[in-house]
Amino acid sequence: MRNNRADVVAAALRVLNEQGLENCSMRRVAAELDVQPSALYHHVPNKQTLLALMADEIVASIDVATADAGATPIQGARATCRALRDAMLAVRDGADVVATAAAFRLGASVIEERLAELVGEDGARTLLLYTFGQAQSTQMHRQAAELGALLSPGELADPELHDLDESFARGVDLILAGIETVSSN
Amino acid sequence: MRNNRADVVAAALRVLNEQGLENCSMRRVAAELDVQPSALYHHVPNKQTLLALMADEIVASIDVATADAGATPIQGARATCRALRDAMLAVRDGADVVATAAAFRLGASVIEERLAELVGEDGARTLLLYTFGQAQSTQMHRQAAELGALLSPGELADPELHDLDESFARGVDLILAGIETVSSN
DNA sequence: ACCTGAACACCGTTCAAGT
DNA sequence: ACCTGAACACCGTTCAAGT
Repeated sequence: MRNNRADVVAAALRVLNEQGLENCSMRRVAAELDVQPSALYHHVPNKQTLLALMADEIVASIDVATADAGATPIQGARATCRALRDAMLAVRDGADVVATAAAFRLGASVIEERLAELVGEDGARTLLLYTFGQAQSTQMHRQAAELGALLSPGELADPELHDLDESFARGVDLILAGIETVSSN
Repeated sequence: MRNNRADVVAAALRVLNEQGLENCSMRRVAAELDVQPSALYHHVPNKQTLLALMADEIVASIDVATADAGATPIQGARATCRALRDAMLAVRDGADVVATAAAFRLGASVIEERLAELVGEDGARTLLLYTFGQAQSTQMHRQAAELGALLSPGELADPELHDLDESFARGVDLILAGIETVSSN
């Protein structure tokens, strides 16, 4: 019944997904494992590190081969951004978790390197920062919509929500168009 | 000696600037005003609202005429993004505060409307989300650099720090190039 | 190595009561 | 209208002690 680091990260992701980031406390993660809060510090030095490990886990679900999809580098970059966004949106408050942890070591992630190979460093950073921000914004709107649905259950779903996916696609295409223009000088 | 809402927001911004977002608690803001924590709730319904008011204050420092600077809409948009970033970077953790509050009501801010007039809705959103993310990333690197400077005072300043300003300029130009390309179809 | 139990120094928020 | 005082239900983290 004794736990290791992977157990702690997995439990933390469960709590995150069920209760959201603001309720994802060390104490609740400990409770999820039926353990005292202090026991967590045997596996992880602090909460910040635990969040970074959770972010790694969320991003790790992305297939590395995604970047090679499509004939052109531009198509590969587009697919990578979409996969990154999907991975973050797949878990509650995932965008916040990944963005905070990733911004910390921007320039050091595998996915940024992959993107940089396709569209250059500037393009990669621009795409990444936009993707993080757009995903955070999407998730915020979704949870606001859920709250609204709870308050007035008769209402139809916010039509803007479908738009956010398309808005993301257009934003990425805008940046990719800029990358093509600038690199063909 | 009695306070009003503006006093509370001003005190909160002082605490933010001196102690950072993670130490900007309702209790410390109250202490800054020599008042009990519960007194704040006479001026503000909760912390989230206070943070939104702080964000408004930070953004309000931007001159609205900035958007009209330069001959072309593209130049106006570039100037607006730079002004927004400068405003956020001017106060400690300002980017986090503004980004969180602004993402909440993206589509409702004056500055987004202004940008939308210049480069269209998609362009405005893309520029804004990128600007938020880049500013957050810049501020994160800066405080990491400060921490590093504290730990090893002999070191020179991180050379990457100067690059962040130029990296931002290149990112914005990339997006603007994309906007020009797409809109001239 | 992994965990318990107890403690320390904090949080945001509510509410009756004062002036 | 604005504030105090006290309370409630929480936090992250440390540390001696157990097995």
